[in-house]
This record gives sequence, C-alpha cells and structure tokens, in this order.
Amino acid sequence: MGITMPDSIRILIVDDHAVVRKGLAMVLRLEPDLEVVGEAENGRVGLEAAKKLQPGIVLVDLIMPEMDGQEMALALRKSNPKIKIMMLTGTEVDDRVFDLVAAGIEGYVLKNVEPAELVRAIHAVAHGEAYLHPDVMKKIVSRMQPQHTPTITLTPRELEVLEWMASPNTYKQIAAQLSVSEETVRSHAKNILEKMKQPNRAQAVLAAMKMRLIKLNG
Amino acid sequence: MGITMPDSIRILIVDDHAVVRKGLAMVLRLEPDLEVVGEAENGRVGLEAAKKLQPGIVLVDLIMPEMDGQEMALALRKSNPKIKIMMLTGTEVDDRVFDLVAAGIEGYVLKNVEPAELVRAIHAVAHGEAYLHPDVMKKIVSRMQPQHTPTITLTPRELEVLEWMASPNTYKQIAAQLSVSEETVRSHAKNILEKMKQPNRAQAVLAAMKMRLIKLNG
DNA sequence: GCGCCACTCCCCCGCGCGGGGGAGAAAAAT
DNA sequence: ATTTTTCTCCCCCGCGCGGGGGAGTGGCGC
Repeated sequence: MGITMPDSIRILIVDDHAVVRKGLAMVLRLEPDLEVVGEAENGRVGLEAAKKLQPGIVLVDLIMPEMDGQEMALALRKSNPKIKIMMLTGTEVDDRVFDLVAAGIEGYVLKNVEPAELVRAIHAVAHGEAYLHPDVMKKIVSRMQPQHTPTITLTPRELEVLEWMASPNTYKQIAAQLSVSEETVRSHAKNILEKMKQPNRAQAVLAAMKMRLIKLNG
Repeated sequence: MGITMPDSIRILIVDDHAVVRKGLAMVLRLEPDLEVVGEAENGRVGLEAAKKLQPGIVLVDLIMPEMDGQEMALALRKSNPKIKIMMLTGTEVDDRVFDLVAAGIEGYVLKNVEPAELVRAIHAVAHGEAYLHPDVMKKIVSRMQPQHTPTITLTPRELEVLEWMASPNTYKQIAAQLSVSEETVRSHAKNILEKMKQPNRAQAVLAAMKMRLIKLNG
C-alpha cells in the first residue's frame, strides 16, 4: 500500500472518463513494478498533479475537456522534461501526432491495445525507449518518405554546389573548395535558383531541405 | 515441400554469411506460415533473385560485399516497391537508418533479436505495418526532438522577424508586413545574426531550424 | 529616480549575390 | 556524326544585405 518499491515505475493517469482511469489503474496495479500514484480528469489538473507527484511517466488521453492531452503534453514537456509522456488515444491516429512526437512524446498507443502490450510499452518508455504504435510509426515513416515528388533534376555538380550553398561559405570560398573559378560556382548557383524557382540562396536551401535533397547536418 | 500455402509469407534472405542464412532459414521454417523461397549472398544477386522470385518480403543484411544492403534496398524499392524490405544488421545502429527509413524500408531489426521477435516483426511488416527496432525508433524520434539546446534568448519581436527571414521576402517587404520601417527590420536582423553568431540570413534560418526555433512549414 | 532593455528609426559603406548576357570544351545522348 | 547536356569561365549591372556607427521612446525593475 504505502510501501514504495525502490525501483517501481510511478504512473499518473490523466483521462476524463473515470471508468477508463479505474480500469487502467486496475490493470496496471497487477504488475508488481508499476505503481499508479495519481489520477486526473483533465489536462489542467493533470499538469498540477504531475508537478506535485513527480511521476516517472504519465498516461494522457488525447481528447479531454478544459485542457486536452496535446496542450498538457506540451506544457509538461516544457516544465518537467524528465517526466515521460505516453499518449493514449482512441482508435484513430490524427495529424497531431507529428507535433506530439516532435515535442518529444515518448509513447503513443491506441486504447484498444492488449494490457500486456500497454505494460510492455510502459516499461519500454520508462527505460528510455520510444514506443509508438505501428500506425503512428507508419504515419511518421510515410511522412519521412520522399513524397513521390516532382523532383527537379539537378545535375550531380549542381547538387554538389547546392550542398555547399547550405554552408556558411561565400561563393568565392566554395569555388576555392571545389577548385574552380568563382564564376563557375555563381553560374551553377544561377542555374540552381532558376531550376528550383527560388529567389535567393536562403530559399533554395530551405526548399532543398523540404524536398530532402540535402540533409540537416550529416 | 513444394507445396505453397495460399496465404503464406514468401521470404528471401540476403546475407553474405552462409551460416546466418541457414540459421535464419531454419528458424523461419519452423513457422507454418513462413516460406523461405530463396537465399542470396550479396545485394546484386539478391536484387536479381527478388525480381525473379517476387517474395513478399526480403531480409537484407546491411553489410555485404559487392553491393551492400543499403544499395540493394534503394534499388529494390525503386524497381519493386511492393516487396517489403526488412533490414537486418549487427548490433550498432548507424546513421544510414535515416536514408533507409526515408527510402521506405518497412523493417529494421538487430541480429541479436529473439527469433520470436523476428517472426513477429516479419508478420507485422507483411501485414503492412512498420517494424523498427526500439533503438532505431529512438534515433529517429530523437532526431525529430528539440535537442535540449542551449537556446539563444531572442526577444519576441526578434523571433517574429526571424520567422519572416525564412520567407522569400526582402527586408523591405518584411517591414511592410510588420508595418515598421525597413531600418527597423534590418536592425532586428542585425541583432539576430549577432545573437545567433551566424554570418548571414541563410545560415541564420538554417540554424533556427536546427534548434527548432522555426519549423519547416507549419 | 535611475538604469536596463526592447523597440523603433536613421546614416554610411562595401561586398555578396541575383539576373542578364555569352562562350568554349568535353561528355553523353541521339 | 550531329545534337544536346554538362561543366567551365567571363562581363556588367544593381540591389540586397552585413557591419559599423548613433539615437530617441516607453516599459520594467531596483
């Protein structure tokens, strides 16, 4: 009861439906190393509870009145970045996952998961791993995929120059690096801008990143 | 033996080590609905085999002579996008995962997985889900996360100007949008560049994106 | 009251860069 | 063998922008 296992995982449940909270708590309490330390019925209350209780992980429903799961997750991530966040949502996966994952959510599972999987997910997240539902993963992966984009055809040399354009170097410096004349680099740059229909170097680099022609660091 | 189950998963194994191939095949053949239809010892051979055999999924080792797993995966993805690709690699997860995931690899598991997990992974991928090893997922998620960066403290107005700096607009145009003088915008820009220690607008925008001060579209 | 900071605006200077030309040689495609 | 593409290099022009000053206002905190 009041005994706190030294290595147990402290859990806070945030969901607007009491039955769901109780059901989750019951399931989780079956695990010897999981400890449900609190419940909250919306994001605002959950946020306060999290700050007070300092759980290792919070299970948060996405759709809630007053303050929804996304708002709460973002706020909690800012105020207490060490507390892991596991999103619990209905059956559908909407576009908010991108913001949530980008904000550093560690877990995302659907409510129809088997209890065993949820427990596994909690363990994984508590141990510093990320646990995303396959559908979520798929969505993210598909977002990362080259959207069979009407890719502009840049020549190899142009692609090379484009990569250098993302560096702090001036055209003169790039020319030195490539062992060609500055005029050559400027000529390539000119063609690149025209092909990409971009007004300047900054926009060209941004556009190149969007269409994954160049990467953010290597 | 020669009997092909109507709903069985046809598997092609590509690995340069015969023992690994045989071991994998033996393990997988224990499953009634998995059918190892071929083996190949490098990417080039594997590519040919895949085109000929049309398996549902190929297990590909990353490190191989002549043509490695990455090359093969990219080539196969182009020629036969319907064939699922599951990457099998050593213990370490290197940076190539980004290119592979971006290219649409469905699976990525380490060689030290339990057979049961590999079988689960194969089923998942065969059913259209993505199955990435937790470490891989973590790497991808962490790449998406704001790396608890020593964020520069920009004033609200500077942040606003910085966002506009990522647009195609000139300072004059930005000034018009913000209803201030061009000199004001240029003044802000000057301070932003100094604070961010960036030599020019393009680099400032890139740096801002890296530290997630501004987003790629939104 | 005083100082600090954010926001605004102004001047000057010089280089970086976008945009318009053109041209020649080698490689690839036809 | 001819055409097309790619890579290289050159000229000129003018604006965008980086960097160096300074200065006045209002708000916030001490």
